[in-house]
Amino acid sequence: MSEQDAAGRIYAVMRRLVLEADDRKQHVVDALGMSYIRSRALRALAVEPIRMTELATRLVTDKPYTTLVVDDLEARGLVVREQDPDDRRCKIVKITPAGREAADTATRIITAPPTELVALPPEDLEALDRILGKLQHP
Amino acid sequence: MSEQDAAGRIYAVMRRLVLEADDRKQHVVDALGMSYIRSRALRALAVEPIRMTELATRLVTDKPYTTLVVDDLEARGLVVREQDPDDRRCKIVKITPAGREAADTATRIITAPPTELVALPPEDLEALDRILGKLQHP
DNA sequence: GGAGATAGTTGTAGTGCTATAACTGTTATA
DNA sequence: TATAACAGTTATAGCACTACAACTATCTCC
Repeated sequence: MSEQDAAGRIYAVMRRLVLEADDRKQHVVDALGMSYIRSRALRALAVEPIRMTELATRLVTDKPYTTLVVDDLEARGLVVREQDPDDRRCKIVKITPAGREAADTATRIITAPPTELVALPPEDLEALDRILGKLQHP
Repeated sequence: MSEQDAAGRIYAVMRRLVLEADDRKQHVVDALGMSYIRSRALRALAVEPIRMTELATRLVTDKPYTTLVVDDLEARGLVVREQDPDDRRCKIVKITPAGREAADTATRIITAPPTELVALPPEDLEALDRILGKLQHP
């Protein structure tokens, strides 16, 4: 029984558990009534206010499209743009209370562990937690 | 230390390991020189020949778009359409040897466990294999 | 001070995919 | 037999997002 085989099986289970998350994406889209990248923008901004260029980087998209996304979120009252006092070229995008609420909803949907995982016995969960906790953070 | 917390942490690690798979999608797209759904179609057909309608169902897309995808794959010599002998309305789509090769490439890319997982000690891998093997297949 | 780089906006074009309609040929069922 | 349903194709429109160009205002650095 090779470790490569075991790792392959382990990874297959993980992929199943997470990729059923595809309908979590759709769930987020439905719950928030916006495209998924907009929810990702909200979640990024819920962490801290950032510049437009930094937001584009975090969303792995380009500046013009980021402008479009933020325009829409601002129109929905979920974010505000403010002038950066340190550099007059720059805008800081901040999340509003309503935006934070939406971001929290999205986060809850995305991060909820599958019921079959939660249903594992405590000693199994403890072992998984311990082992997976060893993995490197890249 | 609640089980819900442990499950949340466990799931977060899984999500990280799998969602870095987003660049696996891109890797597949680059390696095969086609859109991702085309690679998914090839992988479905590599299992067994199926009807167009069944293929659309498996791809979770609609019949007109499935026609477009299969048209392209057929033009590339990766699949062939044949008349279903049991029902003259139906076509069976079969993969060609070249298509099978492309599907195998995609599968290899997608299913390869992350190196940090493979690098875990054997007893940890065995434990993960055993525990995750208990999860229900939905 | 001036040249070059950067921030964010405005604009255009294209791709992948969803959604829908309509059609011809075929099958199933009342 | 007639009607309804189904298979697959052709066609159209729209959305989300990528990619790129160009612009004005501002900043950095030689």
